Amino acid sequence: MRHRLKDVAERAGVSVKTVSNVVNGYLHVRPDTRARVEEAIAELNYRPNLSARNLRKGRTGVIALAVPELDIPYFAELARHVVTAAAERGWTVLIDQTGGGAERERVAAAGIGDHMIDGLILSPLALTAEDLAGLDGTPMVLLGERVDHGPADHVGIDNVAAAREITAHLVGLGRRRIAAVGSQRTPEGASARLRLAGYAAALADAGLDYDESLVAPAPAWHRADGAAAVRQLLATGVRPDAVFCFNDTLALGALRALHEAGLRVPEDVAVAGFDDIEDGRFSVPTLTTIAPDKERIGRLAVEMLAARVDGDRETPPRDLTAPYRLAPRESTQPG
Amino acid sequence: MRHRLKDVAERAGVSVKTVSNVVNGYLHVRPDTRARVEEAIAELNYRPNLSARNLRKGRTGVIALAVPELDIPYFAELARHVVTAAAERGWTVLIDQTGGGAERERVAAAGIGDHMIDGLILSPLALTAEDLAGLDGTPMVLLGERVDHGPADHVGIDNVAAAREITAHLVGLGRRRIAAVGSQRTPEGASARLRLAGYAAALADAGLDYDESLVAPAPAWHRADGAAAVRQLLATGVRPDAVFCFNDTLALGALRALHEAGLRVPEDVAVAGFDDIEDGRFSVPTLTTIAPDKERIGRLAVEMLAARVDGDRETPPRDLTAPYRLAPRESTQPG
DNA sequence: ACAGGTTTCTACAACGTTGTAAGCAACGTT
DNA sequence: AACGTTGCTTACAACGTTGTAGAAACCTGT
Repeated sequence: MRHRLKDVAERAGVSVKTVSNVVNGYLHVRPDTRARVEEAIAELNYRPNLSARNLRKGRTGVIALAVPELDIPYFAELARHVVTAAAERGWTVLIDQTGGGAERERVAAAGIGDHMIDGLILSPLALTAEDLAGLDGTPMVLLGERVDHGPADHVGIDNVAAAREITAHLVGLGRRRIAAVGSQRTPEGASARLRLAGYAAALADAGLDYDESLVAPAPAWHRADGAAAVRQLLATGVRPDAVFCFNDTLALGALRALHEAGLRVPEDVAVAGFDDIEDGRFSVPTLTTIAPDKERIGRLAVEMLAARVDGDRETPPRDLTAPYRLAPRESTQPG
Repeated sequence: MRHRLKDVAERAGVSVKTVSNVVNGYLHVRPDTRARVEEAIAELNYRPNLSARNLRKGRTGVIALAVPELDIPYFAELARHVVTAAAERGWTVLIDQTGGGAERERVAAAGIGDHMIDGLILSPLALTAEDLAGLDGTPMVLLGERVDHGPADHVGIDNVAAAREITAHLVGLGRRRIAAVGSQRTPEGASARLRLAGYAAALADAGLDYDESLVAPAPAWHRADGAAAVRQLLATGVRPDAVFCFNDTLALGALRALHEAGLRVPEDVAVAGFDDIEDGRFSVPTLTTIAPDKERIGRLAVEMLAARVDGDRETPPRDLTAPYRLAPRESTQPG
């Protein structure tokens, strides 16, 4: 029992277009006509058919957010902020999981073309500038690492500076054998490269040697990878007095592995992460980390996208940097 | 530069409908015609306009999943499974955050009527049967606690049995002063009531008294609430030898508070949770919990919804129960 | 060569909405 | 009284797709 404009129109004794005008808040409708129409709408419980409206208007009011994995807390928290910011504009957010693979990311970026979506906020791991080049000019904002010279807007934080700052924090506590966990050599590892660069810079600042054996790779950045990387480090006889993990889930895994090895955090080994996920504020010990302003990132992304959707195809791609702050907690400073 | 069926048709020298037939995999198309059309599609990079298709077909290929909060790990993990199961059917999932409020939940359930969505999977906290009654028969599946005698399909687990089993596990370890954390008196607290009932039943089974002072309420089920509840318990002089938290995030908060109080887990206090979120497998100590089969829950929900979307409005509402298992870990058994 | 079927393709009319252009009042101005 | 203005309303034609019905071409077996 679904009703159309036509049904409302018949009931109110006006034309279809007049009902449409009422629904869309058109000004020049006589008050009594408007009242009659609104009454009919209420009686029939009329709701517009969005597919038809979209077809006519060429807009859907839906944007997509494509992230590698939803159950990585960082992305879940980010998604929350994007959804909130989008809701303020009356937009609905369609969430897409790419799994971080280039193929699924391409699909997400291409899906943009099927008119279901007004724009896309994409957090790419594997996508390259070439992949993006082929897209017709549908609005897109990239999050995280910048795809070099990509044709799209971008929001991120200064990974090198942040990694340098948190490593310096460890140095400042007197730590000298600082391990880095999470390096990646794959093309997907853009964040890893930047954070490693910041780590190396901080060591250089402090006059410490960069020791290859202290750098542990991690294929992915889950808790299990962090735990495995630290176990591996310890098994090779390395005895770090601090560990900088390239994200918080790695760090939580590292805490676990250190605990299993009987090492105390932070007394024997200080641990630092990156992302400031909620888990790190309640872990034992709580986790020192870099806290990017996720709320700001989400909001900026939505705003830039909105500008493009509203017709601005002229301005060259913008590259915004969101603030972050160092959050020192128990894992580096005895409580 | 977006193309339509008509453009492809002109380029391939066939009718619009033939192109449509090729796009939709209609069988009776001559191989050479098909080839010409496909070539034209590729050359123009044609992609169908979903709004138009939806308008014509009355289907959108989109279902909504409405959960209280995305950054509660349980819901994020569940969302992942729903998205995966839906993708296998070629469906896209639109994720909605209700915040657990009745109002937003009503909006999510009503939004179903605007034709943007073929069906809804809703995880309600506050919604009542009356709220649902008013909906025109658009397919809906409810997750979590059953809205009593609701008019919709439902998937959940046997909360009472699971709570009873994990409490019995604590009893079996010789614990006698077992606290319960997470009780709620609000109408939203359906899960809380069931889990409390299971807890009480297990105590009765073991001949233990139900002691009101060992039951700690928690307004929400976040880490902070779990920590606060345990601090409160301890502050009133209660000294439990075990704590059953009604979900894992509460339990992780409880671990934190016990740690701050200098109590060892599990030696001094055993801790059990509910949900089996990933965090609990890497916390220190790892968390004993009830592990609902989330993958199954997501899949069943999608399947039931699919049956309704495919036209089955006859079968009375079904109520499926997904399996769970007890996962004993370090927080109750010294590793 | 022909009836009867099957395959392949096409023209047309929807789906429900909104933009456009235009009609019809009622009004104030000359 | 004739004229433009303004306010309100309407008919019609799109938007891009697919279902229906049917035409044209192609087979088969007699």
